[in-house]
Amino acid sequence: MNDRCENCIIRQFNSLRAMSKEELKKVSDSKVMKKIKKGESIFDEGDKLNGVFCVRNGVSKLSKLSANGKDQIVRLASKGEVMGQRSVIAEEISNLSAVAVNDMEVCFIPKEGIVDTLRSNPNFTVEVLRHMAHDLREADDVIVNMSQKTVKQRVAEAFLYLKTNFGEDKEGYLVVTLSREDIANVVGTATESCIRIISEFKKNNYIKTSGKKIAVVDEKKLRDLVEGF
Amino acid sequence: MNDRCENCIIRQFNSLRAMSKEELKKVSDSKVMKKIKKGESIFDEGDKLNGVFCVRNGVSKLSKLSANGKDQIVRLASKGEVMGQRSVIAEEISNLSAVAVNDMEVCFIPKEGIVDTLRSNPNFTVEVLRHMAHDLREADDVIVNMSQKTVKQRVAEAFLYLKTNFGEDKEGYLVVTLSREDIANVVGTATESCIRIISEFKKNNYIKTSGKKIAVVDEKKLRDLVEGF
DNA sequence: CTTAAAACCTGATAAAAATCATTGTTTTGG
DNA sequence: CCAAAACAATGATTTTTATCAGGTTTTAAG
Repeated sequence: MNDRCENCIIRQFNSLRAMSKEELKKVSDSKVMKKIKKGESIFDEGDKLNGVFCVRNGVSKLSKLSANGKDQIVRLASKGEVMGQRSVIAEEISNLSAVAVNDMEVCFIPKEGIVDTLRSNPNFTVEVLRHMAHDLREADDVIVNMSQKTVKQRVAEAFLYLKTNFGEDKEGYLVVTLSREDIANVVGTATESCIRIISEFKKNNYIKTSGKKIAVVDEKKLRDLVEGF
Repeated sequence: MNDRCENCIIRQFNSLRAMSKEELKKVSDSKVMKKIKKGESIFDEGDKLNGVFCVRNGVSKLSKLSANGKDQIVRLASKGEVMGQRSVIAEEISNLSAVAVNDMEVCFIPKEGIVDTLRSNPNFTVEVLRHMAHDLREADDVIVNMSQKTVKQRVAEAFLYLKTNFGEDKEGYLVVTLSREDIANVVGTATESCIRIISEFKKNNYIKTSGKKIAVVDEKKLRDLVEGF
C-alpha cells in the first residue's frame, strides 16, 4: 500500500513539474504512514515539528487555544492537504494543534526531504511561495469576516464553505460532519448561539438535518444572508 | 537623494546576504520614488500591481472593504516595510487597498527585478518564503484574537501593538497617530464603541491623551486586560 | 439491551456591542 | 481669522451575543 502519497505534497505545493523525479522518489521513500483515531491529536500547539503531515483519509481540524479556554478552528484539512508546513519552513514551533475529526490516515514526511529541495530547486520554492501568498490572502479574508460579519452570517458561510470544499453525499448531506461545538469553534461563537442559529436555519428551510448530518437546502438564501440581504 | 532604498527590500525579505550585489543594483536602479499626501491612496482593492511599494517615510494603512461598507485595517506599514508583495508573488489582483495615514514617501519597485531574482536565487526565495510563513502565523493569531477577545481587549492590544511596533515620542505619546475611526477599523468595531473604551481607559489612567495623540500610561494594566485579568 | 456519558436543544437572563441622536471640539482651507 | 467640515464625545436605546440552567435525544460501552 505504498502508493502515491507524494501526490499530497505535489498538490499542496501546486508544482508537479517543479520537483524532479529523484526528489519525488526521495520524499516518497522517507514517508511514514500513520493511522489516527477520531479525537486523537496529530500534533499540539507548541510542538516542534520534524516534518509535515499529509492527509490521506479523513479530516483534521487545525485549531489554536485562546486565553479563555476556547479552541478556535483556523482550518480544516482533508485528503491531499498538508499540515505543519508553516512551522517547518519558518523553523518555529507549531502555533496550531491538529486533531482528527474522524478516523484518519496521514503520512509523515521528514523535513529534510522538503528543506533540501527548497534549498536546491528554485522552481519548487517559488511554487510553495506562491501557494503561501495565496493562503495569506485567504487569511486576510477570514480576518475581515470575523470582525465585520454577524455570527449568523458566519454560520451560513461555514455551511457554504463545507459544501464547496468537502462536498455532499448522494442525499445532499455535507460529507464532513462536525459537532455543533466544532462548528461554533470554526465560526468563533458560543455553542448555544450556534445551535440556536442552526435551529433557525432549519425552521426557515435553509438547511435540513438528520442526526448530526446537515444538508444545505437553499444555497441562495444562505448566500444572500452572507452578503447582507 | 537616491540613497539606500533597497534596504526596504532587504529588511522585509530578511535576506541581506541572499541578494547579490548585481541583483541589488538592478532593483535599486529600477525603483521610482513617489510622494503621497495624507489620505491619498497608493493602490486600491482590485488593482493589478506591477511591482511592490516600499515605505520610506510615513505610515500606510492596508485595509479591505467589507460588505457592510466598513473598512477593516489588516496591517499598518511604516518605514522599511513592503506593500503589495503578496499580490505580486501570487500574481493575483490586490485584495487590499493602501492609504496614507500621514504624508508619505514610498518607492515603487517594478516586479521584474523581484521575480527574476526569485526565479534565479533560491536563497533569496527561501528567505522570502520564511518571512511569509511567519506572516501567516501572525494572521492565525489575529483570527483567534478577533473571534475570541472582547472589543475592550482588542483596543488594549492595539495600543500595545502601536507602542511596541512604532514607538513613542519623548513625552511618551505614540508616534503613529490614528483617528478614532481608524483605531476602530483596526480593532473591528464601531467608532462610538471604540471612543467609549478610550474614555474608560483614560478614566482608569491606563492611557492619557493630548488631542489626537495617545500615550500608554499603565502598560501592565493593559496587558492584564488583554490576558483576561 | 441497558445505561451512563456525551451531544443537542431551549428558555431566561445578563452582558456586550451597535446604532441613533445630539453636542462639543478640533482642523483646515479660503 | 472664520466658517465649514471633520472629528470626538456622550446619552439613550436596541440588537446581538454570551451565559446559566435545565431539559431531551443520541451515542457508545458493557
